[in-house]
Amino acid sequence: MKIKNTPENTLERLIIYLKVLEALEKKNVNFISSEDLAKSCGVNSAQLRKDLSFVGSLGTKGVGYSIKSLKYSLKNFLGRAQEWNLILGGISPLGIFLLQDKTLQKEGFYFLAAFDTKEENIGKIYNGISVYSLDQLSYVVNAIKVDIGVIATEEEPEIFLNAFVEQGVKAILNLSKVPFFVKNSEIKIENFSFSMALTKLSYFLKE
Amino acid sequence: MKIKNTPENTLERLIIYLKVLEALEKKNVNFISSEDLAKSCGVNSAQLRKDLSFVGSLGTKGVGYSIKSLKYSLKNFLGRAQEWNLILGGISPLGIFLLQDKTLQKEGFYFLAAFDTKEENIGKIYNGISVYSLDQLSYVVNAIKVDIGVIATEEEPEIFLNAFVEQGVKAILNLSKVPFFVKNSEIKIENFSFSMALTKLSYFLKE
DNA sequence: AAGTGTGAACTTTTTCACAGCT
DNA sequence: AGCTGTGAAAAAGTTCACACTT
Repeated sequence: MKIKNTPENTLERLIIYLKVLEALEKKNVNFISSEDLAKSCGVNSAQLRKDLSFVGSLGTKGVGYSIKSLKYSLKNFLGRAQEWNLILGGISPLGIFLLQDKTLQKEGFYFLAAFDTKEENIGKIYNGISVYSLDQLSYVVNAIKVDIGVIATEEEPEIFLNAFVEQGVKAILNLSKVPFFVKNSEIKIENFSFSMALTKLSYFLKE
Repeated sequence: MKIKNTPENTLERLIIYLKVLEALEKKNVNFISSEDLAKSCGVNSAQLRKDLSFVGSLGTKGVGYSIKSLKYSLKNFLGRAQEWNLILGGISPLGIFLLQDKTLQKEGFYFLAAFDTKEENIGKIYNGISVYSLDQLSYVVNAIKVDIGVIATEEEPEIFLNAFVEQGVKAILNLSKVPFFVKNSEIKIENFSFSMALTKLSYFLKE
């Protein structure tokens, strides 16, 4: 199986399943049926089983799923069995928050360097992570394997986008207000802002 | 027209269109074709026109769209022509960041109160916003119109979820690691975490 | 008996293509 | 001539329902 590649919606749900499984594991649940897990994930059981079929044959007929092993398979499938190196673009309050956040490290996402365009920020250190001038990006990218670039500034975010893309960063989390898109399918951009998330809610409330 | 209600994917794209229009407006662009706007939004022009048709007939045949008036229509449709009152659950670094963020206010999202369960945080004030004990939630909800509850704590986020739902908060932005779902279709929950966003990228990179 | 995995049926979403307005 | 708005066609995603395994 696994001929077709995973649709975006399925991918998003797989991530939800993983998160919910991690929470269940902490409550010492060992086995679960697609019916019960689906309920906790806001989907129906057929959807959940179909989604999981993109990952493999992970359950036991008549029994259900081992939480430990399903979690393991999902982490593997989602690229979360390994660690990833991140760089930050933009010393904003949000950027500083991310550098100091320990929970991302626990999940295998490590900020190794930060970049800014403002002279006064260069050389600062947050949680052991140094802030470099954007000019120094190419040196850093050559010295360490950079997997993901996180853009956390409202002022000229496209400067960081362009620099990251130019230096071969393949995955970008854009947290600025304005979403970006590139034609190059070698590059993946995730756009998120609190404003966009809240707008989904304001639409719902307006009804 | 406007018989069917807007699909989730369309809604998400409409929000993107709005954000991109706001950026274009700043660059003093006045008119744009569906082709050009679509390009900036990472979709094709048929998709864009179909999406906009859920909002209304907003363009001029042979000409394109007025950015000012399209933006106006979208803001209206998305519930962003009005202001919304927010409360925060959880005095975490992320929570404090949100209370202090001025850009949300500029977009019409106002935090009016924050709640925490830890004694030492009660009574603190961030950016003019007071932190109350969660016990006081019902008083606050009775005194002011609360539109959106934002949960920003990793420790027992469900305590805030339950309290918010019980007090009739209809829209919730859950920023904790574990996504929540409720059966009640009167209530809308948006789940977001940096970990989930980064996992989408790790999946892409793993390929 | 219970619950997975999956083709087939159904539903929704996307893309095409063009009539119709400016 | 140019570009929107939209039915109709095509594609994709979801749900059903049941054969099959434990």
